[in-house]
Amino acid sequence: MAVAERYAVKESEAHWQQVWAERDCFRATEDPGRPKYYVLEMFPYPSGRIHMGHLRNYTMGDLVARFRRARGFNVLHPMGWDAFGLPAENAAIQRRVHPAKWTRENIAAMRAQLQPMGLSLDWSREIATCEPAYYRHEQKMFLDFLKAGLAYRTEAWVNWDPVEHTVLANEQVIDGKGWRSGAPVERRKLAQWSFRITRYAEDLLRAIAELERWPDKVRTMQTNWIGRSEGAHLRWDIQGRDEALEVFTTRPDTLYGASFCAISPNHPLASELARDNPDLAAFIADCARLGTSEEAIETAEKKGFDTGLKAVHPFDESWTVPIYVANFVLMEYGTGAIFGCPAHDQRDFDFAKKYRLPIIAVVAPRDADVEAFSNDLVAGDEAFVGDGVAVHSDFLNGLSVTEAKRAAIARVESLGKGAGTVQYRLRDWGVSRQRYWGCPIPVIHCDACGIVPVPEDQLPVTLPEDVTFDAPGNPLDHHPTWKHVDCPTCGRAAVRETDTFDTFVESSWYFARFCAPQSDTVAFDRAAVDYWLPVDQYIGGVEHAVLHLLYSRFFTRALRECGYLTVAEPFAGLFTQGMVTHETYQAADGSWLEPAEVDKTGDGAARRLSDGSPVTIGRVEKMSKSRRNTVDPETILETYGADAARLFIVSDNPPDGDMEWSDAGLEGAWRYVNRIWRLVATPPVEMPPMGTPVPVADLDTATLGLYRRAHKTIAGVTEDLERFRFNTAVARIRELTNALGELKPEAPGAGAVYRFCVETAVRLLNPMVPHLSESCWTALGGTTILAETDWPEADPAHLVDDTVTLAVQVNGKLRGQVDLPKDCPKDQAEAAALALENVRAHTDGKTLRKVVVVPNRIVNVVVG
RNA sequence: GCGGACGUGGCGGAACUGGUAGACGCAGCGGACUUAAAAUCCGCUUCUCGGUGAGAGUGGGGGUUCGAAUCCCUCCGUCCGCACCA
Repeated sequence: MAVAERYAVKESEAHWQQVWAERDCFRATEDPGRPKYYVLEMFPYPSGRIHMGHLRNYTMGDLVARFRRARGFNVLHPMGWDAFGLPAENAAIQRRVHPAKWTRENIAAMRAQLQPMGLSLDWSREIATCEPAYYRHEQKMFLDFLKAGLAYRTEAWVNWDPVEHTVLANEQVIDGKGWRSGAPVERRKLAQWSFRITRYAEDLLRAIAELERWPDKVRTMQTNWIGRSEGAHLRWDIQGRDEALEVFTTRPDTLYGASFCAISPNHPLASELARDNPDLAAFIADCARLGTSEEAIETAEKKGFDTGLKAVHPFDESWTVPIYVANFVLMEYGTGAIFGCPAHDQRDFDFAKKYRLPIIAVVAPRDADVEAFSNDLVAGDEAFVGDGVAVHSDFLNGLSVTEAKRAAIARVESLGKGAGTVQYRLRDWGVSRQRYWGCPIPVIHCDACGIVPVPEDQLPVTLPEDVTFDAPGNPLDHHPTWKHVDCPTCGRAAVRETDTFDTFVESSWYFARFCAPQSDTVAFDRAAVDYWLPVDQYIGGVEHAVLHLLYSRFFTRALRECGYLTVAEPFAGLFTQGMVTHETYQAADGSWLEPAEVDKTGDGAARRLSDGSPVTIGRVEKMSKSRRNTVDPETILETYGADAARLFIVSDNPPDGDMEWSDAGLEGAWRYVNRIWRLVATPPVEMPPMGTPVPVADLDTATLGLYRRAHKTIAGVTEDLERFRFNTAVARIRELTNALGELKPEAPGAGAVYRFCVETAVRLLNPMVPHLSESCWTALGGTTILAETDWPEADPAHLVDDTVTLAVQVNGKLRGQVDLPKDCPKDQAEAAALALENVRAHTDGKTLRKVVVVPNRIVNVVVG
């Protein structure tokens, strides 16, 4: 069969996609006899169109999946849709289309857009989280969490948008205002459903150490987010009252430096006192208005209000300090109350200066003269927060900070005034949202029975289809009938919970559902989840470093506690890919231009295509609608095909860094795709049939070198792909194909070596450019298809050369090189180096001090 | 402020446990082929210098070493995360 000289991309890509589909190459089945490998990319939100970030993410995942499959693993590589969320409701409001219809149409459109990428996905496992077949299981999980005490309802402070009548996530509050309504957000206390993630705080933290195949960056972020600190709860009696003030501190060693206590404006004691004290009430209202935005915190002055109450020091009943209400004390952390030690905490220091409170130094720097140490040392502008020795502290004197902490806690405990404790920054996960397009929370509120879980045989609680979005607030709340039900317990009229789950709940377990998505009756087939989990390689954006990735780790533990599965950690390996960026363009009037509107081909400055007016080329930034610097993947795929795009994506730069999308870079990949094809279609030397052994013994030095180079390439590329070094893997393959230009066609065995090199390149390129490599493989005479063919093996005998080139230095400067037999004796290398003319020129007339020989590497001649 | 990552040609980036800095690609320059263009192929491409060679060079300065992009100290800069967390 004649091989076309030009590579027909469209036909090739369509053909192979059809072949893979017909042969069902990528369907995964559990097979305990083979090592499994679960590759997963973070599933997309069905916004309607795929973007470059998707293209990059799925290209990497597909590369890994195809590579592992060829390496003999039983690979699971599924795809689905994170289908609940606010954009669907916005579309309903703006375009009067039902969220379900909008979402399902978007899924269909995006599935069609993904198809030309040639991804090796098992589509039989596709899931969409907005379907009752999916979320019914989530409702069952919630009921199990309720029973296990992992879900509960409580009053919580939330961001409330008074115009939209809904809770907003922190991310949706911009400059203290609702992102859509522009109305100032109120802090409100509302009854909210929460998941008890804090139950696992210690375990989530401890296990981070074992996530060896996670980026350090993400591990650090999760560690900080959980925010463990050791300290003590202390009880300060309040003079004239029965109750005590409970405070949390990490510095019990500084108790003898206490000069005040402070409570949060939201502290119950503050509220109580405010009832009879209009000034305090005004102060608290003032604090509430300040908000919690970054700038507000940055610029806010430390302010306090003296309640007039006195707290009694735990170690000394005759010692009292004033109790303030202070704007910098958070109700959400610790007990909402602190004791202030101004000498050793900067914030307390500033506060004490402002309100003229005593500043008592109780920790002396190690190099200070303890006897002479006085308040002078902290009388400047800064508190002393370093390590040191306790002073002016009675029984603690002379102890280090660590020892003093321990001793102070022991004393506090023996006095019954508190206890050592561990405090976390992590809070429980509030999952209630006052929205329609989410999973209904399956409980019923009954006046007589309280909160009644929906009986399991009545699941799923499905969303009503007939909803309207013309009134602000939650459509479920406005629905005429949906929420009105009889109480399952007493039978009297009751109402459904109208809150729905945060969409992060769905994404907290989808990876497990992929293991066995077929069942209606159970969430997971136990054997299937136990076989596939954990995910061996998870790939996605770093923006989920804390939220999704922490929620999923919690959820997996909770599911384990409820008997759903066996593992605790969902993702054994994590890779966070960088963003896709692009140059930005601005017209003379400052408006942003799309790349397609700009002509950069002419010499000199860029011009606008429409009228030739000058264009300013701006910074390279993340692709975004506001900068208009986006490139549509669909156009790219239509013009160049999937393989060129995939090749560009993996070869341009390391996958964890940001990549700059450029036409020139894509063109370069496109040229290489065609070049590979030409290597196959128009070889410069006649190739023997596939399978003909390479006559190694007959090869001359240069041809043997080329043959060995192919083996080295196999070894190098394999190693690179294992370690996510896609860019250097491609570079190695390019080096091999570049070296083919040096082949002498008349040399013995040239045809066989050429064939071997080309076959090797084609097989190694398969994970990156699957269609092209299949076409090449067939054209080369291959009768298998590469998607089902094993990865090439490097012959260890050909990975090392008989001779090596050593660099020769004189006093550390390169002066030449010598070719020597591998592992030759040091004196031979030394002699060869000293014999070099250029070495002589630099050593003549000087004293030879020594010669350093690093075998097979370098000879350094030291003269003086 | 706290925590983390990083700084290499015009650009993206290579460089194993310290051992020939700049692989591979993009852009650029020159040549071949062509009536011409595109495509392709070949060559050059860190800077400086009278150039078959030498000097400088991996953000700046210092140090360890026969030898440093790599290790140590210090300064500068960029990016990211958290941010009144007691």
